[in-house]
Amino acid sequence: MGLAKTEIFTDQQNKIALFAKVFGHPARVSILQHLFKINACICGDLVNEIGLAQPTISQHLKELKHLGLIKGNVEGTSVCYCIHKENWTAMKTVMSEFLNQDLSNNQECC
Amino acid sequence: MGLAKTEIFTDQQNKIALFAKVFGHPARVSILQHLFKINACICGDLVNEIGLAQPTISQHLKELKHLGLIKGNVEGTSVCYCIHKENWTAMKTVMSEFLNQDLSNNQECC
DNA sequence: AATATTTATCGTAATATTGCAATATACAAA
DNA sequence: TTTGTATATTGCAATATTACGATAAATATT
Repeated sequence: MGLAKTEIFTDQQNKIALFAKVFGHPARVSILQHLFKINACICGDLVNEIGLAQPTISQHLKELKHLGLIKGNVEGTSVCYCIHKENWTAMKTVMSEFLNQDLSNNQECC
Repeated sequence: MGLAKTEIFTDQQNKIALFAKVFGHPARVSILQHLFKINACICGDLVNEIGLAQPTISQHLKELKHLGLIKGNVEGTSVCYCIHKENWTAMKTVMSEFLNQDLSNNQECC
């Protein structure tokens, strides 16, 4: 079906999956790493930096923006993007809770 | 195209994306949380616990196993699954490095 | 051996994702 | 106002993902 049955999962599980999904493409990982490194970035720079066409980058930026992980600011004809610090930190809390589940009680039976 | 251009990204970026992708579905998040909680789990229990059909769960388990995040052990007619501790820890290192990028120098210009 | 139980695989339908050419939009400069 | 520059949107083709019925495979039980 290609359609996840989100209604049978908790809000937390769906939230984790949504964040993870957006990190599930190397272009978006690359964009975010670049924004961290350069601090702020004009969209066009990303197109040059990453080897994908302009509409493709624009689409990936839209997804990152939609989840609130980045912000965009129009500067003349270009748009400056940067990490949304507050939302990034909130996302980290959710993901860390999932990734750092306690392994100490785990017997690794198999 | 539906096909990610992995060749233009670094191994690290592709690795992050692959891990994230597998967490990008709430069923797999749910399965992993259950394995952490119960420590080890018979496949059939997961089918009962999560509201998805047996072939669907089996498929999700296969993906998790393929990435090395879980192990499976045949016990008679059933199969016991559990977290692969070592690989989980290694995955955490990769993901943490990405998630915990330094925000302190970030001006949040936009 | 026949039957039951459990999990994996196959096949397939429905939907989602990725990438880009073409085009639209928005603003700046001449 | 026209031209140029930068980004967004649209439309579409190719591929991937999700879900599950049907069935196979593997082992236990009788």
